[in-house]
Amino acid sequence: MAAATHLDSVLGKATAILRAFGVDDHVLTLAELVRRTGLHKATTYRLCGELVELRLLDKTSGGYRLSGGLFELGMRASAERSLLELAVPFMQDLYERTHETVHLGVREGTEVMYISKLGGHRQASSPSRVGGRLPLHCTAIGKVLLAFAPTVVRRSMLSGALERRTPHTIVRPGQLSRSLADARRRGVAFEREESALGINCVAAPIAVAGQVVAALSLTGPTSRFRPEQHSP
Amino acid sequence: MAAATHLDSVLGKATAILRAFGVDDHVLTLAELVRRTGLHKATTYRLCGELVELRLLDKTSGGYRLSGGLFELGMRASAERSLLELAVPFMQDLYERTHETVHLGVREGTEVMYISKLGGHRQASSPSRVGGRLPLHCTAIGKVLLAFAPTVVRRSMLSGALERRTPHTIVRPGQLSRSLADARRRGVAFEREESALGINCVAAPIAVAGQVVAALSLTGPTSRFRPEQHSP
DNA sequence: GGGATCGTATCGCTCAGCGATACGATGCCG
DNA sequence: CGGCATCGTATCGCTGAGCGATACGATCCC
Repeated sequence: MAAATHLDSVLGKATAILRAFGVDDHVLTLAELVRRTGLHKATTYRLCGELVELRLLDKTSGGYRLSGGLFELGMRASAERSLLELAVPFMQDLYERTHETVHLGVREGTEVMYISKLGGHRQASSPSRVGGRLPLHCTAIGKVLLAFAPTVVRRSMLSGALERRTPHTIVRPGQLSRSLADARRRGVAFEREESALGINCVAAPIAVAGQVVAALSLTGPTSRFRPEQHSP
Repeated sequence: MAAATHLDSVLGKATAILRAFGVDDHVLTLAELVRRTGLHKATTYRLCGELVELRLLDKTSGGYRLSGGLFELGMRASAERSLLELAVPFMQDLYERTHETVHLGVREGTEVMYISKLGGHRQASSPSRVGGRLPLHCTAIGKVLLAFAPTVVRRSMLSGALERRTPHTIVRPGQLSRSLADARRRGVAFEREESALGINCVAAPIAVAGQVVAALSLTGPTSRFRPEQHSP
């Protein structure tokens, strides 16, 4: 989450506390929140107390956790909500046909943010998390979003350093550029162990009113998943 | 959302603004936010500006909407996240077998809060919304949660006025009490047009470590859905 | 036993936040 | 057309909400 760090206001400090919780965290102690935010202990303690009263945090015996009140607010974000309403039936269809993990994601700057993930009991161990992010260039869903993003976004990404996550990650701008051009031409993008070892993906864009607003992907383990068999 | 209204602090005011957005709202104007919160116009304007900077609100041409930053935070609420991880594969199974709408919900006081909803292209028109709430007594999922809730919760609900939502809503405490006892004995509860006309539901509890923590339900239109056919 | 760390609480200080106010733009109605 | 209502944006003097330095008891470890 790339929002500016405002530690000079109440709202900024409170937001820093809420954002100190990562996608895999459960409970954080007051001391850990202090370490992660850099706020003073007494300030953190006071704000946490108020956030608990406001049902944005829960206080448990082991520390604090993000509360259901925040889940409710998050589910009211209309852009994400509308996308889910539109996409979940299709995601369900896709899952039913393949029994592999289906993702819905949107572009946020230079990252894909996952809106939904439908896998079954035998999910491939993908690093994705609903509400989490991954760099655009190393996932199929990210690449298809990047392929159909405005030129300035692509140019910016291609001119910066591309993070390597596995030995297979595309980090050479020329190679990525060709891959994106291919994705644009075919309307589909692939990933072969570029974000994590052991998984392949195929992804396609979702357009609304002629604009690509999101993408769907299918992810499976390399042992049994052939992404080319799933493209149109 | 039954959190206390603290309008005497920055956090309280900002939370009031965020909570002014209902489950079906898209964009709200500054003036509408002022009306819904009762805050002063200049205060609302200032706080909205700051919430936008912090990516908790988005500013669009028509007004403000809850942002993706809030969606991300909401998805990090660990209790809800853990429940989703556990339940979504089973929800998918159920959807695949029935092609009717599947819900996951938890009890929040005297209401069910919906955590997830999986439906297809021909969903029955249920009033449920992810992140939304309905009274416990008039939905199958709510009744099963109430049936397995602590006695004090049941007693409290049965001693108050039960809201009527349709001509079929159970509003007589004696009738509801019998229905709940039945649900406890059978481990399943039904709804027949009690929350909305035209839909039937069947629901069952989800227990973790011997405690009922959530419930799953199946919802379909009265025209084609026989809830008894779907119970264990 | 001493030190480190934790969570909880207090209090004097001060500036962040407030709301009263102002202004230009827009829309509506007589 | 003019007056009024409403809207969104901005300013500024005032003050109390928020801050952080500090204190304390509890727990753990060496």
